Amino acid sequence: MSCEKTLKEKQFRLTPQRQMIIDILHMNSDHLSAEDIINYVQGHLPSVDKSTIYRNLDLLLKIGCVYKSESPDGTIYHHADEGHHHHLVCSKCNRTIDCEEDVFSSVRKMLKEKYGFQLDSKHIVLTGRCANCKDSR
Amino acid sequence: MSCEKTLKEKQFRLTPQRQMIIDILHMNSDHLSAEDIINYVQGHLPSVDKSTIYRNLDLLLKIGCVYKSESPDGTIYHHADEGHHHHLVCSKCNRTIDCEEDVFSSVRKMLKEKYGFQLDSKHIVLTGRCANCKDSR
DNA sequence: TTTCATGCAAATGATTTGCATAGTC
DNA sequence: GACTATGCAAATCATTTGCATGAAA
Repeated sequence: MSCEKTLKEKQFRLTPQRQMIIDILHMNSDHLSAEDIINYVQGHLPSVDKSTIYRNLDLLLKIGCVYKSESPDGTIYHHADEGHHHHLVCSKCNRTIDCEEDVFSSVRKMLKEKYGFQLDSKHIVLTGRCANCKDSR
Repeated sequence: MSCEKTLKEKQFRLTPQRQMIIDILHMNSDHLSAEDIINYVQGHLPSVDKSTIYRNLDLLLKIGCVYKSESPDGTIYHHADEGHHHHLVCSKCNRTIDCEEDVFSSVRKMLKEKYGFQLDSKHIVLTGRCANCKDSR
């Protein structure tokens, strides 16, 4: 369901600032830092304050339109409606590799059976060493 | 290899503050926040400053004695010599569940084959919904 | 003795909050 | 018109840095 609809349903107003935030989250399928979002929104509506953006990201998070996660480079946000964004982050060079869903099917099943834990369907981040950094200290 | 030995080898001094940090990292197999470590160290050596602890955690990180990772509650540290500390974090209630290594064997293999990516052996954090929160929004 | 490590205080950077005003429904 | 959302400025929180002093090797 669209963010716009969800906002209305929950009695929140669809302001231009909110629209702008939703737009960039939609446009950019990759991860966005708060700073990225601030830059984009201020590029279109220069007078928008950071605090408004943080407040709205929190709101969108609360109503489930947005996901947020921690990467080695800080907090990142992405739209909840999009497909999966699984990532492999290299702890040496910080490179981020996109990763397909299929590798997770067995963990998914085992986690559910063993711990009753339902693994995130949209966004998994794993750390380790990429092919280039495999052997270096 | 022990942290103490590694420090000496790399020409760093083994100060009481460093010893204290190493001690608590050893004692506590679970994850520790910077704050936890500060509290412990200051409980024994009250005059130790936060900055000293941050500086030393960075040092121990650099020489590979300590691992650091991001959880929804902030940055956490743990000793590098200990066994694995895999965790399942519930994105609803923030509960953390310890998780065994065995569930990862197939992802580990597939990530290596498909992406040349070597998954962390000691510390994996996955997010999702715990059994209690499974169905709630 | 020489150099590294520490404590202190101040700086930083990201995020949060209080409050009066402006904008949406 | 009522009530929410915003901009602004100041507060907060964790972490970092500069610098003079103190303590390991």
